[in-house]
Amino acid sequence: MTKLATLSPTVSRDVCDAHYINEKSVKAVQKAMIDDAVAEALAETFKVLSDPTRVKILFALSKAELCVCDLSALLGMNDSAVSHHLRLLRALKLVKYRREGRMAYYSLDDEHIEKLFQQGLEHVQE
Amino acid sequence: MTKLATLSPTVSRDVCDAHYINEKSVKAVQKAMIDDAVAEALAETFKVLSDPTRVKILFALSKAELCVCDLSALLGMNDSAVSHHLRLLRALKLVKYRREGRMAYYSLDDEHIEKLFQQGLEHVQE
DNA sequence: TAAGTAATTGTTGAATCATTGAAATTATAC
DNA sequence: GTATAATTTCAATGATTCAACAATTACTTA
Repeated sequence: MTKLATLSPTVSRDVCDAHYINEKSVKAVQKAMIDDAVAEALAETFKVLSDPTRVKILFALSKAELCVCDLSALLGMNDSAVSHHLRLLRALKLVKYRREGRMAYYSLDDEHIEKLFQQGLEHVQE
Repeated sequence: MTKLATLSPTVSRDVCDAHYINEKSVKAVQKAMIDDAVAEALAETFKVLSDPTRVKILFALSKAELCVCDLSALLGMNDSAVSHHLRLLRALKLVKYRREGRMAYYSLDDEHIEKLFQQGLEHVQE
């Protein structure tokens, strides 16, 4: 396959010299292509979902609102570990929490997340 | 938080000694909890989705059926690299392909995948 | 059958990272 | 003030990951 330049704008023409076959489709997709920032953000989100412990946390929260110590008991890990995972999930807006006294009650951020999760679950289970 | 045993069934009682608060919810969730194999499979699937290049590949394939060299041109990488990514996507049944002569035309495995991907995209863009 | 092209695969190396637990810290309740 | 829930800092460990190069397969056509 032809080498493709990625270094400078002055050689970007090389990209067009590439041996691609379906010129029309490629051009069309190229025009619609998501930008790097979005691709990275999406990848980040999926990365947070790519750990079995966090998967279980999300599953649990899809069933009930739970506090950190509930999750600790459920998963058989200490609070610290669970809290670390929750921080990641929070950062990507996959879960939200509400404080009640010294307890933090976690739940899925919205039904959007629930759907995303459910969609993935259906995929692996079919 | 109380230490939770994970080693042997004979000490599994410790789990029940844990300081969890919402006994009913925890018990209910525990009963419905997905098994480790499913959690791991789901995590695996999300892991494959957690790379910007593969995100772009999926986006491209959601717009058009493309062969490897099309994708190479589109992404500015060589065939080998693209093929490696496609292998992962194939392994998790996220994409499928059809051979035509020496070319391999790739597309999303089903609309299921499209939805999953779209769902994620909406999440990061909102 | 030989040459050329599309695609896949094996391997490697460097870099990065990710999960976890212990201990320290914050914040709340009593 | 003390105990508890949760978070954070820090460290260690081990594992992973991506891209690049080379070799190979499979198909087409000259």
